[in-house]
Amino acid sequence: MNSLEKQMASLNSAQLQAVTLPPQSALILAGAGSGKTSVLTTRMAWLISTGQTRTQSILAVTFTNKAAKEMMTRLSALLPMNTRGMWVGTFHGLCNRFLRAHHREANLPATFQILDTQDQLSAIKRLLKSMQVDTEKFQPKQVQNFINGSKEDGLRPADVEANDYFYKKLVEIYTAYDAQCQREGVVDFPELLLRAYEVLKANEALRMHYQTRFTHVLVDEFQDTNTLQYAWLKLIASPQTVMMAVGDDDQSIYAFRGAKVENMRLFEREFAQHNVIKLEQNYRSYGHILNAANALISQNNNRLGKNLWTDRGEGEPIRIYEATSDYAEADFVIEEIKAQINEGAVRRDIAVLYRANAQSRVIEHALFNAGVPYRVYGGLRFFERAEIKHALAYLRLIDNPHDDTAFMRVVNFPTRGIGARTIEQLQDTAKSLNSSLWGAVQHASGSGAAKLLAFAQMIDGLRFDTQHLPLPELVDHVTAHSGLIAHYKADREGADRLENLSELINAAAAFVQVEGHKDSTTASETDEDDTMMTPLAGFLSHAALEAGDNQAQAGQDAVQLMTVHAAKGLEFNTVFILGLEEGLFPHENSLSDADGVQEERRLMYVAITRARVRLYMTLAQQRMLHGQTRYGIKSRFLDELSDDDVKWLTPRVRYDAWSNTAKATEDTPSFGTFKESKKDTLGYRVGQSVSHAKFGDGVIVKLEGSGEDTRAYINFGAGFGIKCLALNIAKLETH
DNA sequence: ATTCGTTTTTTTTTT
DNA sequence: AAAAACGAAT
Repeated sequence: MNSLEKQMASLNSAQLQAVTLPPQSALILAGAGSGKTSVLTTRMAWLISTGQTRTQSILAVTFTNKAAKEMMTRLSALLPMNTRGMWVGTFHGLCNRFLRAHHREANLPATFQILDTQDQLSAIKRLLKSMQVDTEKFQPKQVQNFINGSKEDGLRPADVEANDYFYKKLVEIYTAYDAQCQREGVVDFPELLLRAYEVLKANEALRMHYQTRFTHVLVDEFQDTNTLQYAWLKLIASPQTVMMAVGDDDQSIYAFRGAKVENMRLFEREFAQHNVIKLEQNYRSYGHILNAANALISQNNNRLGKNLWTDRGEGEPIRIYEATSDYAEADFVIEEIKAQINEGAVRRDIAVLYRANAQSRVIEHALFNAGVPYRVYGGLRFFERAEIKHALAYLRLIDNPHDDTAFMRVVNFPTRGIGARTIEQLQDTAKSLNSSLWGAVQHASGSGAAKLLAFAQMIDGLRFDTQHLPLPELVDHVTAHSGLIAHYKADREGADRLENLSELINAAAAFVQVEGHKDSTTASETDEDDTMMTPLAGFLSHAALEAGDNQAQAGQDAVQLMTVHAAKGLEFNTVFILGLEEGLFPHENSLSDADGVQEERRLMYVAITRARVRLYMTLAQQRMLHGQTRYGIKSRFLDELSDDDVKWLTPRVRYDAWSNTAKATEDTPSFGTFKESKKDTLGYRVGQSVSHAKFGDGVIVKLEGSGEDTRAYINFGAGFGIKCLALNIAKLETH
């Protein structure tokens, strides 16, 4: 029995049905832990091994690079095959590949560069300045959201409805922004998709080519597709194409990026009429964990509906711990981790999840002090570090000197006497010539002209010197001769940055290895549309698209730290979910609308379902946030779990929203955190009715601290909920 | 032009 | 708390 046969024998009937589906489009509704990735990969292996299709005819789209890699690994384990010519990747990665191959049709330079979110924002700031737009009224971030949102809906400036002055102006900015990008030969994230879509739509020959080439299109995490991505999929699919969309509406957590869960219903109607398969058996988690997840998510409405079950037994209840502060929370987590490691747990099977990246610092600190190896995913990634972005900017200028964003980043870094004044003049010149900054250098006037020319010559020199160098040496040469190395050497706090720069050379070497390997296998295949990218251009788009996911201490067995978003698709034996406080999880920015809270709930659902065996949830009464101490109250999500599935490790304080008292039920031994004693609370008492200028009438449900430091939790009813106010500051009226 | 110190603003999640 | 923006001094 080969490995594919073995794999197929281990599937349950629903899974097997999905894998061996006849050539018709289908929607697979796959709950968390139901073996979704297995189904997808086994399906591909089965299609190939039964001779129903060739590797080149498969298009598989995932959402993260991690998932794409995982898919390839599993696939090659199932089936000894060459993965060349197979299109597996993220939407952005595939569209990049497509645009590189057809840059002429897309009206882009062969060396077009990709703007990441930061770059895009600075490009927008630059544009707003040159258009003399009031940035108070039109905030760069807001403009960015508008542009990206429009693109994600597939709308060009001409397609956006603008009825009032504000929107008309936004559309005007959008138009100018697109023109600026086009002139500079750069492309932002949503533009990758939109451009690819438009090329495909306008060019029938090309469309026919891809439609006949791809007989099978498989999409993972379909609930996270946005309007444009769905439209792109529809364009690449002919009526004969067999589409398989796999998704879970309960795990849709990317609405902020334009994702439309509705796409699942649309897909069902437009492709998979009655061809829907539900995968409802969960192989990952024990009963209590799954019950908790089910109970939580049942609070949402408009679900497609499914019933996830397991036959693994109850397992351990979810442990909930209320710490006095974020530091105490971290200490608790570290103690538990150490205990588990002592019991023989493997570090990489333990994950610490949090809502926002900023939360990682306290935990990192504690882990570091405890000497526990850990690895942080996300946060400030390798390719997002300032020194790396500087180095990349030099590399981008070598590839395409008209890239104004890169130009601006390094024209005066390290400082070479080109100040704000000179740049302003250069920008004016560029505007009047309708050229890039680079193009305007030749015509620069004023005192800084000579310095600008010297800078341009240096870039030209770098390009000339490195034209025949292999990529790693090229990177080495550029970091050394641009003055970056010298600059950080002179800085006594630049050691880390120097290290990162040499790490960049390693990354380039690693990139060449991987890509070079691909090239040598591709050579035999006559795949006419394979990409023609210079190694440098390839490396740069790699840097923009993958943001250095696995740069850090790879390979070492370490505790895993990441946001809940980053944890999607992963699973661990032990999971800690931190910061279960109102305002943090659910996050305050999403509390204003009901959809936002539902998305937060789905996020919590994703977090819970990551755990196989043991799950902890923690909260802190007091937390440093944005530079000041905040007093949080327990997350509503904790109330949505059944008491049968949880075990409080700390005394539990119940806030009954509509009564006047907070009841402390001591069903577990006290840890001494709730020492209640008679103390001075500025004359306030629990249960007292008060009134606040902004929040209206409320009732004190809990008092903390004493004297000047007395803080009160006050329930202001449905409108504002429970707030924590410092009584010596808050202006309250008593009645 | 650059540096250094002060003030203000901004804080979610990501390809 | 940290970054960015601003302003004054060098």
